[in-house]
Amino acid sequence: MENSEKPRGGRPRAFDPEAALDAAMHLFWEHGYEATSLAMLREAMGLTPPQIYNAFTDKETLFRRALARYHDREIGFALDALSAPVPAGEAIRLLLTGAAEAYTRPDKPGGCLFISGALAASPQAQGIADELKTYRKATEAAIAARLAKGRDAGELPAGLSVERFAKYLTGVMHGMSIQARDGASTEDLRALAGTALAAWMAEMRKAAAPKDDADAGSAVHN
Amino acid sequence: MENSEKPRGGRPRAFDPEAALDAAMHLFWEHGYEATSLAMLREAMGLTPPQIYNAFTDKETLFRRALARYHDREIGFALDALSAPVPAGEAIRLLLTGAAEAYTRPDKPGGCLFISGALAASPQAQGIADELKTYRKATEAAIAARLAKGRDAGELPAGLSVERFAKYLTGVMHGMSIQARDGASTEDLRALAGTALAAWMAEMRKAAAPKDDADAGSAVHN
DNA sequence: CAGGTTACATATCGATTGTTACGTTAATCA
DNA sequence: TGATTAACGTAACAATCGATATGTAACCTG
Repeated sequence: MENSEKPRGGRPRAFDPEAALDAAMHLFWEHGYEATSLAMLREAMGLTPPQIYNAFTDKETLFRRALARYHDREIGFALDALSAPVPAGEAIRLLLTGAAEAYTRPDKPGGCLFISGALAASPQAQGIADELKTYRKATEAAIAARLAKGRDAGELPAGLSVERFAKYLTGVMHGMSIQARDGASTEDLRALAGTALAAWMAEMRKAAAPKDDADAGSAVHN
Repeated sequence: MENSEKPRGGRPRAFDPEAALDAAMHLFWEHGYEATSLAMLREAMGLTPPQIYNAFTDKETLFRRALARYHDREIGFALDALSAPVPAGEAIRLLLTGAAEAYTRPDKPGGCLFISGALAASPQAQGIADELKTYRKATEAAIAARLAKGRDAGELPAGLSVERFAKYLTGVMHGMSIQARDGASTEDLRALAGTALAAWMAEMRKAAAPKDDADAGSAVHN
């Protein structure tokens, strides 16, 4: 792909595009796509409007660039966890504990940009909302793929419903993101992840002993 | 409190305020607070700006009224579940399965207004974001209270960390809300709730046998 | 040094945001 | 019936939104 090559001469940039993009990313992360105005971006990036538009085309493109940067620089823990050379259960544990840390980093907005960026949007910004949904679905698919791999490797029960558990684990991560926004600490989220993992193992045992599966409540009634 | 009494004469309203509020609530539910413009509200409510402002003061007040209405008319399942004359475990099961249905009702926006309404907001709308957070925290507190009641009644282990499990269960509900926004079906969410409940029970057993508690991963390693 | 190219700074664009005067119409109260 | 009260419809308000037109300054190539 293209990178940071300048095709030919001309006046050089008076600012660092990566630093500016970083500032924009944090602002979008904090306030979401639509609620972040150009005036706010202008001040945070320390640039004039023409500088922003010359370097990033328009607000939507700037946001998409910020999403890509966020994916590359802020949530590497996810792919690292899912591709780590460890058993599937350990990979999931790394994923959730990694999220607990990533969602509560000091000097960073709480939660995940893919969720805070635009959960709800105006009609003209629904393309942005859809892109964020695509990122979230990609995470879910990556988890499902890792579970399937673990199942095929014999680490997980053969009859495991990967889609179902991927949806559960993704949902837990989404919940952690919102709890982080609401002020939960890293330890809070780690405890939440621990409980979620206990669930996963409990259902694992249940799937190993093939009874009825999609039942939600017959075993509670304490 | 005040209700629908008209203090004195004057020209009567030409529209039904409750129906108008209902239309506004659904619009806010779908697009969130800031992304819902007055033009959209005007069309959905079938009113002119002065009609809206005369009846609801301003956009912020209208949104707060919509929140109250949402609380009263759309998520009664939560208080019903938590106040039902059943054991604590069954109450939690009712809560999660109720959420699975409420977040995926046909002809309603997906998920929960308290989450979609304003997860991220501009600086001038942070009062709104805080109010939504207050609603979410109230849910968490209500769950914690129900767990504490169950613990005191001997239905749950004596050493139970109610705050921790309330945070977990609230987080699961938040995750369900986002999964609903991303297109999950009622059955998807019910399965998610079932897995979450299994976790809850697994940790319950763990708490009953007092070992180390706040550990997230020592038992995985499958 | 001349020509070409690119980014700079200043100022402002049209559109849309939430909100409100203003004069009229329809009800109740004396 | 006349006075009072409140909601009506029309039109427009100031402020902010995202985005640009314009002329100048700074670099590379020849």
